[in-house]
Amino acid sequence: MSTLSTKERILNSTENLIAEHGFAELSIRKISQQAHTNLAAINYHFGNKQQLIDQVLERRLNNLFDIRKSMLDELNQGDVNKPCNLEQILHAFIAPALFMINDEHQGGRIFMQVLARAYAEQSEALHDLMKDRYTPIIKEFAEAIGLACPELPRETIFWRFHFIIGALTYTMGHFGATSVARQMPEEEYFEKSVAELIEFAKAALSNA
Amino acid sequence: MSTLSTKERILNSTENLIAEHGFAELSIRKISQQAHTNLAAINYHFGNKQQLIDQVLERRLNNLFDIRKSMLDELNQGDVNKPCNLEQILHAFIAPALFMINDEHQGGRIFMQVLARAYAEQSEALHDLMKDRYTPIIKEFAEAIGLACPELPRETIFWRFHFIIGALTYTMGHFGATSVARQMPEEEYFEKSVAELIEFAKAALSNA
DNA sequence: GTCTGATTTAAACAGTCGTTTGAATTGCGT
DNA sequence: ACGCAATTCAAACGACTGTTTAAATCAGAC
Repeated sequence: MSTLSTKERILNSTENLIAEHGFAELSIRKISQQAHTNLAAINYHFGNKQQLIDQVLERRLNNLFDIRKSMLDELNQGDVNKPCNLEQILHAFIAPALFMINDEHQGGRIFMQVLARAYAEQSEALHDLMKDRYTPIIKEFAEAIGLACPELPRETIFWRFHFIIGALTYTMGHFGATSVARQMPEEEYFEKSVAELIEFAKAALSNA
Repeated sequence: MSTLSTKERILNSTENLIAEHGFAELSIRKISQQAHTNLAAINYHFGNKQQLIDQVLERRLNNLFDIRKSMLDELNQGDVNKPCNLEQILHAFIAPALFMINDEHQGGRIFMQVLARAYAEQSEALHDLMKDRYTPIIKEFAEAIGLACPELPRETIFWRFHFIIGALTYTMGHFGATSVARQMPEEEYFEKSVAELIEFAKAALSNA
């Protein structure tokens, strides 16, 4: 029925079910059913339910932060002390989330809802991933923003970047439920969102 | 054990359990246990589990938006067409969320985590409440901001206000988990957060 | 073809879930 | 003090939960 491996089908089904019905209604029986496999296959491949959820988060987050990191590296051009253009830095942080959302084939759109829910649930696995793998990258972005906005105190940078991440997470998790009137194709709407978000972040970082 | 009514104890326990362990682990058995009452009391007082959750959200959200609305009305002084100070408008929207958080007695602190989770779960009850009761108030705030920021297009106002709500929701749901270094009393930290959030929102609305 | 390890499967395990039932208990107006 | 309604309670319902077991099936190496 599908060219994907059982493991991949399980990961995809889990992602789908979390995005559609949330963590509260997630059961490994529904997962195995949607993945066209057996109950025990989940425990065989992932150990238990929690480790499966962890891997769902890890798979896409690793990809997202890898892209962010490489885009930032490209801006830095080897010299992390050279100030970059603020808009480009924000683009490197915000746009990859859009790309994920817009890539129907990879199912990234669904994942951003999963991510928003995992954030809200304050998932322990997500917290660990954040601490060990992603916080360093976020710090790099904060440093770059600091160089691009020399007039803002370091502490202010951190606060506002934190708020920007909040706005991004919230927005990405609520695509399709925004109250902003929308009479355009979905793809166009995604790009509009990111453009507005970048303008918003730029403005928020341009005043003392 | 307590001077509160059974109904109130159930509401409070539900709020606590959602905030602590999320919707996924929420069961009416744990609720009734923590509320020192019987299983069936929940169905007796609230019909079923979902209606109980709905009332948990409604109780505090009504209160929150009532305060926001009355603070905005006070600023308008009867004339909704007179431009107000932007900072005061933002304060009227953001600060009540802080007051709730900081009011230990009312348990509002816990509720903001519940709210963040309900947002992420895209709760149907919350969506209905939003549409019918709260969106009009949010629109009033957007109008007031529009008058205070005549140089910004109407559409831009809506986008940025939406992002600000995202930053607020995200931040309120993650108190205690922020990466910003914090070596101050909790109450002071709350006020600091709101001050930074207002400054952030002001900056975001001050550039075209 | 045969052996071997990886994978899939059905079945059962012990719990927990939300909800319902009907009896026991309480509080209150009279 | 009685009676009625509101409330609380223990018990049971059937359905669903995550996990484990051991047998069945598969694939690839020799």
